[in-house]
Amino acid sequence: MTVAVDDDLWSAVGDPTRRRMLDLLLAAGEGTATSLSEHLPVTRQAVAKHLAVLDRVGLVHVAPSGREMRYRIDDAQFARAVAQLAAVGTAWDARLARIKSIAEAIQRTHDAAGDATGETTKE
Amino acid sequence: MTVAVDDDLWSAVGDPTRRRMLDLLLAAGEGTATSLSEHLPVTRQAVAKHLAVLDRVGLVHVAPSGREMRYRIDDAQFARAVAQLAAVGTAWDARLARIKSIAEAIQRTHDAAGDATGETTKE
DNA sequence: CGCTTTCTGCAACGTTTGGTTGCACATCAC
DNA sequence: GTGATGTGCAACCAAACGTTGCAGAAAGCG
Repeated sequence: MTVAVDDDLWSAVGDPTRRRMLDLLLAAGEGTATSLSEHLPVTRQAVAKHLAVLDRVGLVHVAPSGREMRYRIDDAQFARAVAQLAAVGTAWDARLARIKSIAEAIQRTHDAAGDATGETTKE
Repeated sequence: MTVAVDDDLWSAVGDPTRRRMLDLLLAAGEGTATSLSEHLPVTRQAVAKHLAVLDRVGLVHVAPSGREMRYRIDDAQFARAVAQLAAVGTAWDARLARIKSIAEAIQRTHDAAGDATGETTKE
């Protein structure tokens, strides 16, 4: 069974910069494009675009305050994203454990038989 | 503390197509670019490129068999990737819970809260 | 054997995405 | 008012994902 994952949520969280931004927002409670960019290796504009992406998938929401645009995490949607990470992780983990046990069973079966483990041919 | 994540591993898993490919490989045990592409909405070439990416980060390893190139999951590296997903999920979850409890504490503090200065008003 | 099929790899190309710079406009401080 | 700061928009660049087209190698069959 494939875990029903929201691809938009995933790709939003998949980007390293956006992940760091979420980290910062979680730590600081809120932030603007300018304030976040000071802690990131990218320009304010890049951060602004990422914030737009995060806003589009609902992971953050924005509140204008004077000339500033304050962004903060949307708890509910963020919790959903975390849940999806956990779901995929769990599913894969289970499947991996299953494969492992099967492999062991096979190995037990023909014991010292001719195993065809081609070593990873590094190029 | 920020969870030390391997960006290469993450972005490898971040792509929806690659995620589906890993699913397929887990289910079938092994596969070729051609066989995988039959279960995916992309061409064989695209799959081949993705396999190259997965191979580069060590999530799969390849074994030539005649004219075929058989790919299978690298259990150890895959387990590491799953662990990273879980780690980030856990860290975020914890931080989210903390924020929530703080928010509740604040709300308990000024209770009927007639505060208007720069506070983000929750609706 | 030779011919066809099938599977692979490489190259060229288009589109989307993450990133940059530059500029115009709005707001706060003086 | 003027100047500093914060924002948004547009043009542009590079890398990534995806495509088509083609050439070569191994298997199958007359």
